Amino acid sequence: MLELIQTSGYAGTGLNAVIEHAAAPKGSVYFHFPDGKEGLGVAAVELAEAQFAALIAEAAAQAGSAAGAARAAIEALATLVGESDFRLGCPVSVVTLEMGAESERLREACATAFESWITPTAGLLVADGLTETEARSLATVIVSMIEGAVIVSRATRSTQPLHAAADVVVELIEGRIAQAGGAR
Amino acid sequence: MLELIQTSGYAGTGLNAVIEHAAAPKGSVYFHFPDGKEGLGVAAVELAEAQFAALIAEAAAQAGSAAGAARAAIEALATLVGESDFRLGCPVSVVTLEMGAESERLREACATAFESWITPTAGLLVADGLTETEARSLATVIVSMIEGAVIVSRATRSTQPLHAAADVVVELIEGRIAQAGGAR
DNA sequence: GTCTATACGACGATAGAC
DNA sequence: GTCTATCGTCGTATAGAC
Repeated sequence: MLELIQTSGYAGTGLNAVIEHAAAPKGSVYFHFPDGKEGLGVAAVELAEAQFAALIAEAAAQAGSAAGAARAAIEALATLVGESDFRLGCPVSVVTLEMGAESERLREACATAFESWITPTAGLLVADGLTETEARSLATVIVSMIEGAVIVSRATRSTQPLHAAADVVVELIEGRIAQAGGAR
Repeated sequence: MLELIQTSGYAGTGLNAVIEHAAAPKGSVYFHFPDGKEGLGVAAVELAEAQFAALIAEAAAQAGSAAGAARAAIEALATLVGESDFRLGCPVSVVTLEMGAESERLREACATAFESWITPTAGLLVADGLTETEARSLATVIVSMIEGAVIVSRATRSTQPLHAAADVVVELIEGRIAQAGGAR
């Protein structure tokens, strides 16, 4: 379902299409997800949350610095979006926009997903010398920027917005770290 | 339709609901929009494009500087999102995510909308001393950031992401202008 | 131009056999 | 646990009266 949400949205993805795409047992959906589509949607959001959190953790482990990790993660995302011919994006954004006003459960799942990307990002920034509040605010902005850049990239069918975002994120992080260092 | 898209998404908004919400003549939809829902969707995106372009122009006229205009526009957006109890957002984002991979017409309409927000923003930045390419890239990032911040704000039910974005946008603009001035 | 009525399909969800 | 069959609802779109 995670894959279909990215191309067709939540409302536009029928359970029918999901079971076909997954080549899954048809009748078992309501056994594993007694709440039906909403439960499945929550699970999809949680899966996306875990996948992107893993990408962040991987980038952080390889890069060392927060700026390097951010660039690596965004470039990986740009490759993903471009190689899918701009058909893939962030499923959490879609669900937030479509269902945030209608299903409290789905909205909460999306909020949790964003938090679970913001928190480790802020952690990297703290490790590089920023205060907790500075780091959290900047991490929120970074996640917002990435989400927005994915959307604009998909609309314009160009990875330029994502690359521009990567540059700005690196610049922002390094600028803040320099400030924090200078104030020591 | 513009209003319903923001709360229920494109696929989740039935033509039935549209005509009821608009208290419009039921049978006349297919007279004014022979292409049906897709044509109506394009019109809705174009309306959103014009509305937000007007908000940018208004902020630019009142503020004078690019940084001031950006802050004013983002704060206005934050008020809008908050006062709607986080039910309203950017309809262009939703349509991009839901239909970008399925309808070329709608995707193009969304791309045009983003362009028509990026271009005047870049114009303000050029007026403040940036080069065309610098300005265009930064304007793209600013629009991306705003789109993303709206989404994260809605998910977390807090205007903090939007306010943080406003701060960073102002900082970015002023930093770039200082650089451009210093290089003179 | 605008209305009512309706065709036709897809949707989410359930029942009951196995 | 998984399958098939099916219910009721709502979706988009059209036809034809006025």
